[in-house]
Amino acid sequence: MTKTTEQPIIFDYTLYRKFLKDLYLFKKETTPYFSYRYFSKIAGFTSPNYFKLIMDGKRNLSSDGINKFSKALKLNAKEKHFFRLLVLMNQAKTAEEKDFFTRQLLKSKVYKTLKPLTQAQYNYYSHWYHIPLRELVGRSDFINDPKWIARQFTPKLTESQVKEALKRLEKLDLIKKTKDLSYVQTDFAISTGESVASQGVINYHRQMIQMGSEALDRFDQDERDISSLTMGVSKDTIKKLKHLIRDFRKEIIATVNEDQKIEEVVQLNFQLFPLIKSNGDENE
DNA sequence: ACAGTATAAATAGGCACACC
DNA sequence: GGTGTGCCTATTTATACTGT
Repeated sequence: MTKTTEQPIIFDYTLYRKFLKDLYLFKKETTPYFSYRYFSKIAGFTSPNYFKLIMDGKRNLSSDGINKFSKALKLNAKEKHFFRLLVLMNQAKTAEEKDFFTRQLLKSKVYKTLKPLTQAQYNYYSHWYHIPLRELVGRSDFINDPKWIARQFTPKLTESQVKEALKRLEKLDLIKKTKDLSYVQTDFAISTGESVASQGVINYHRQMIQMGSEALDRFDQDERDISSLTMGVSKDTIKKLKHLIRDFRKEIIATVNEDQKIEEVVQLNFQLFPLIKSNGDENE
């Protein structure tokens, strides 16, 4: 019989609980005496199901817990360091914290050498101008001149930002060079499944919301359309609103796809968030 | 009897607040 | 300003239950 599962490698993961789950399945298959109880014993936990609690996300790993796990899983120094960052990143409470540890992870040699694409994806989303730049490339009057490109954006970009961004887009196969040394869009769609890259998505949204706020000053009323609603709603209605937004977004995309020529690149943000949460705890 | 799961109980740590 | 208290949450330990 050949083994159906391979030894999971920590560097392949962005979610440490997923890593533990796969590792458990692997151990279970290859090591007959391995069990939750056995693991707790060698790791120094007295609770027999501790591994599972962590694995299922019922508990978080403490700093001490990370050490115990590392030792019991026989991680080497590099793996241990990576594992620690992964745990801290996954368990981070605030967005800033999460972003901090994501950066730390991307700094590690593993990502520099083994996974340069993940880093490029993170950077792609982390700077707001990559996505509109790709749209600009699709415009009929696009000129491959960093100076010209930099001028098209509001706020203006620097030439070096443009050069960097073009390189990044090319690396990610989102645009490609043409014979006459210009660029065209590709059909390639970036996947945002990985949490390292999706941390970049959060950065992107934050920047775009920020840009929306700045647009109030930057553009005249006839160039923009900004409105907002404040409403009291039930949980059920929130679900309905989300559906409505999704349908609306689909309609927008369909309309835009019918467009024959691109003259401007604009941003449309959708935001729905609570102002006052339901009374789970009682405040006056 | 043992592995896995669920739950209760005990403990530790963090935070706001008041008091000195 | 510093310190102590109570409360809340998270972590850890202990125990009970289920199924093979």
